[in-house]
Amino acid sequence: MSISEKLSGWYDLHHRQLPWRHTKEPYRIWLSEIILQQTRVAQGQSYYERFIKMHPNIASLALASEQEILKLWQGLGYYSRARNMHSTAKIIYHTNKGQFPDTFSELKKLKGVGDYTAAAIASICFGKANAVVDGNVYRVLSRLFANPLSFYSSEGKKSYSHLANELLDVNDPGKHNQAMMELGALICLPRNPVCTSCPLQNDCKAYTDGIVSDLPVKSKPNKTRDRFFHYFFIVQNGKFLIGQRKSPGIWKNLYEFPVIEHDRLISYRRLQNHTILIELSDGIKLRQLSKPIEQIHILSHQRIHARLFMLSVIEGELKNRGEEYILVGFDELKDYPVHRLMELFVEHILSVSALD
DNA sequence: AACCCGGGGAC
DNA sequence: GTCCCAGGGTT
Repeated sequence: MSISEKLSGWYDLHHRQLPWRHTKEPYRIWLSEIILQQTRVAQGQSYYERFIKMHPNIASLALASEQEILKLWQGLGYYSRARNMHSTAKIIYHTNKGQFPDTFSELKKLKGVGDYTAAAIASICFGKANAVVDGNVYRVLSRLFANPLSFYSSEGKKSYSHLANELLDVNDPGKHNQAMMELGALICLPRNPVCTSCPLQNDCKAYTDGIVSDLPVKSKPNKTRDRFFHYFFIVQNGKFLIGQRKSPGIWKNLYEFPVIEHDRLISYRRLQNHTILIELSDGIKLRQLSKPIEQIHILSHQRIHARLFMLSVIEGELKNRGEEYILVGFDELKDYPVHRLMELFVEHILSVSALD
């Protein structure tokens, strides 16, 4: 029996039942692939189901606002996925009559669709012979062939793509691709792989050589950067200001309290001269309600030291500030996409005010 | 080639 | 704390 045949037999017996496994609709497969980029199935599944319920087809997605899509994405991270997907949906809907392209090279032209996702859609939806290489497949191939190359080099990418396509079952590439990934997700685990249950144990060079735990070679850990965000909860009669984060970078297009970034954490008094705070207090007088809320927010590439100042308006009236900031209450916040740190802030504020 | 982009769960 | 997840875009 060939490796591909063993894999297929194992997949038939052991694969998980997942919502996107009951369809070959390009829209649904595309959505699932975008959600699952750098995201575990356990984390993404409920998002997928909610998304499909809200937008069952590409027309529905194309006609929605970006704000609504970001709200659906809230908490998943890597928000450019949602922005790119929405942009792509509009293009497909308006210029291609809602029809997905059906080849790898045409799929790759779509925003947010790279080598992996293009191969996944082409093979699963259209039966095209394009092998996928994701983190799972990389790990399986690296061990199966005792390949020491890192996927994070151009040579490595070529090597693993070549190996994956050599192994591909061209009669059912969609199933083969999913079986490779499933093997990586259930058996060929990063740590403590379950080699005794592996259908490819006898074919695995790393297993034979006793070097399974040495492969695949790890990528260099990325340096984390410390950042210092000073937020302002400026409240009057239950309403407060939020603004959309426009700058490229983290949390683009999500909403948050007015913020000043500095190279270190500083006090409210030291922020008085800052342009943003001068503008915010134009025509009104502010006073600190209580001690600021401190929160360290850990991301994979940044450590954000956040300080939330609690400010009440003691003179004048709090109003919208042009396009920059809008005045909302907690009940209206459900319409605005916010990042996890904002959610934590809001939880904290509500828990404190509930004590009053 | 190197860096940027989130959040969470397993260990 | 470290690792890594059905990766892609930008520089």
